[in-house]
Amino acid sequence: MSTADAPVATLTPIEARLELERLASAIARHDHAYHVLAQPVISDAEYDALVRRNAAIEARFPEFVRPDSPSRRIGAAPAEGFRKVRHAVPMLSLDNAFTDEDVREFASRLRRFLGLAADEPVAMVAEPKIDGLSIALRYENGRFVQGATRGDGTEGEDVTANLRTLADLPRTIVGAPRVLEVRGEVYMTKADFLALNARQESAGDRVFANPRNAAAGSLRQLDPRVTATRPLSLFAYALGEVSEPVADSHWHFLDHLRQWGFKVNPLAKLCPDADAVLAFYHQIGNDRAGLAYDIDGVVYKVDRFDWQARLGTKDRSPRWAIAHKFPAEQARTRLKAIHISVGRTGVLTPWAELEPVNVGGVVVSRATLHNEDDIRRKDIRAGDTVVIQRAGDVIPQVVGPVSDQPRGRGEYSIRAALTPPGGDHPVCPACGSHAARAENEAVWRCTGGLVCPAQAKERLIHFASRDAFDIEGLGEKNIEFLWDKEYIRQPADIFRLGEENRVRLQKLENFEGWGKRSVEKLFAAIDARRTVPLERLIYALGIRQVGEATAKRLARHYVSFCHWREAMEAAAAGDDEAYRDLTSIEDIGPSVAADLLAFFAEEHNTTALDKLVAQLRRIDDARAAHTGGSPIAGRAVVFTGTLATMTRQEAKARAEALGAKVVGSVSRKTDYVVAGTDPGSKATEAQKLGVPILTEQQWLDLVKG
DNA sequence: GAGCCTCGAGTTCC
DNA sequence: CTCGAGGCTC
Repeated sequence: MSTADAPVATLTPIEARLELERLASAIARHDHAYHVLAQPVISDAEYDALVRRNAAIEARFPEFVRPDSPSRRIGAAPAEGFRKVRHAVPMLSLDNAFTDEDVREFASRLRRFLGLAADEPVAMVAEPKIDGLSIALRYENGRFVQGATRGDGTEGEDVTANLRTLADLPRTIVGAPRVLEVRGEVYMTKADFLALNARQESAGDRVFANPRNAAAGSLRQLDPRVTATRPLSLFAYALGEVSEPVADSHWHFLDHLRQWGFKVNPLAKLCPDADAVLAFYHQIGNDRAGLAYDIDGVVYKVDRFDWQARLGTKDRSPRWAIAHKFPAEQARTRLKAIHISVGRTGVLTPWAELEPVNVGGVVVSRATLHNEDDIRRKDIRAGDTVVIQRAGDVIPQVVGPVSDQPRGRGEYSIRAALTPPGGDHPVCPACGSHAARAENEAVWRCTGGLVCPAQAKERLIHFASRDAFDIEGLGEKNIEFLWDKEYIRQPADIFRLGEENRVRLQKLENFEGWGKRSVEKLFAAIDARRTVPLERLIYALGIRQVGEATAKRLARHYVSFCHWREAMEAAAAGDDEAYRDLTSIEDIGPSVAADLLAFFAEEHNTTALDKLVAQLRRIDDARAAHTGGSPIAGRAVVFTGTLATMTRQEAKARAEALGAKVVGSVSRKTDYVVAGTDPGSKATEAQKLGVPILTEQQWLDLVKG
């Protein structure tokens, strides 16, 4: 018995709801079969019929539209259309070098870290840096099973179906490890880009600003059939997760890639030393315009894999590679005026209003000027003709005025700009509070703090932002609106929005741009965040100098909200022990501690915090830093004497990678002292305190196990 | 006391 | 992404 063919007009509400449920799951199944498995089980026409019927029923029974409705998914922004994929091995970014000198420093850093002699060369592979999108391609048992974008490096988007449409992508490979993740760059050639744009234009579709945007836009199509019509190319150049070693050097690895059927950039070159990579760089720089594709520099990688492993990675980039960038593309334009904006912490940032100008395919109309010193150093004035470039090809910067054009009138003074006509001191442009530049700081600040509306608004934007409370639909624009209509003044108000709206005469849903649906969706999104992990709550408060990393450390140290809060209030009230406990946390020194305590010393803040907490359902305790499987995780280690198999710097990096904390001096809290030859006083001290002393070999055995 | 490394804050465009 | 500043090491 099925209602699937019944005219929509005859459906009862119960039937409608059941069928919407059935359609949602059927369409999701077909989507999976089509996009992920690439084995559709019904025809496109049949699929379209299901989608149309779903839409028709929703139109008649809007109250039954499901949160997972196919209509929402299809109309949704592409970012919501792809499944998230966690990278087994993070996709790191690269440090940049801009000058030959930077590259030589890189080479000597490598030698220092590896403990090589100053004249010992480090062979590197140099490859053009393609201006496209990084992707990760996963093969299991020789079959391509998943492709993902880089995303933030930890988590990307599943674009498997789209990648399958690329001619350069091998579907199967022979003789590869059971699990093999190849990394590469998806790009569009200059010729393909021009042809595509011509096609787009004659079809009345949007044209792309540059090949990179065209490649990105094409790969992020929700419909792989569209991607299939786009001329995308692929170069492979790196290794991700792998079930067994495949090579002993990068150069040999590139050979494997070719044998497996990947395109490898034919210009890649094995260079014996820094001089050779620099020669390569300048050669490529000269040939750049003649290449079929855009490049923005050259990448150098230490060739030997064993050295790469020893060098390891630091925060977000490997120590064994660097990107040598070409000079950024520049443009000149007129700087119309200098304005000043107010940040969340009261920082007053000057920014330039520009005559819109195309820089590397993107029209730029404003650029930050950072601070007073920067403006003075470059002598930038309103009315100047200036050179603009995009740093790292993203954020526009003002390089400086050009000399062959008439200069703007008078040197710029931020003090004068902040001082109102007839006034005698600088004030915040948003609230009129005193503005000042602290003795040893580069920025001017509004001293209005809690009374400055601009700061309050910025704090709310921060509160709701992705890394804080992550309230969907509550971005800058809506917060601005809700602030102006006096719906919200502090974080707690966000959670009272529903109640507030009920008592208002003019309801939110009656304002332009706020349908009933979008208001309900917003309230639901807010409600979903009444449970929050402690670290997010701490970060969301916007305490100066407390960003994501510090918030996480605080959460892990104090574990529960009550614990944390009591400790902060105690320390703010002068409790010495609480203060010492706080500053014992890594990276929290007197300065960060002072800002934390200043927050808790202010009654305004604690009251606002109380009100917020009253609105929340639960604050989840932090998980104590997971100690992993490593035997030295969480242990404090001291190295002393000369080590035979590694440099001190390397020993430290490796110990830290395994979760240990490497400290400089021996105390009762030290877990191990590792003594090389000629150990100094640290070993004696360890003996006195009864701290275990390991030889280098014992240490290596411990780490291995 | 200098230098390295990380973190925080502010920011542009689509 | 970049700059400035804090924390920590040598």
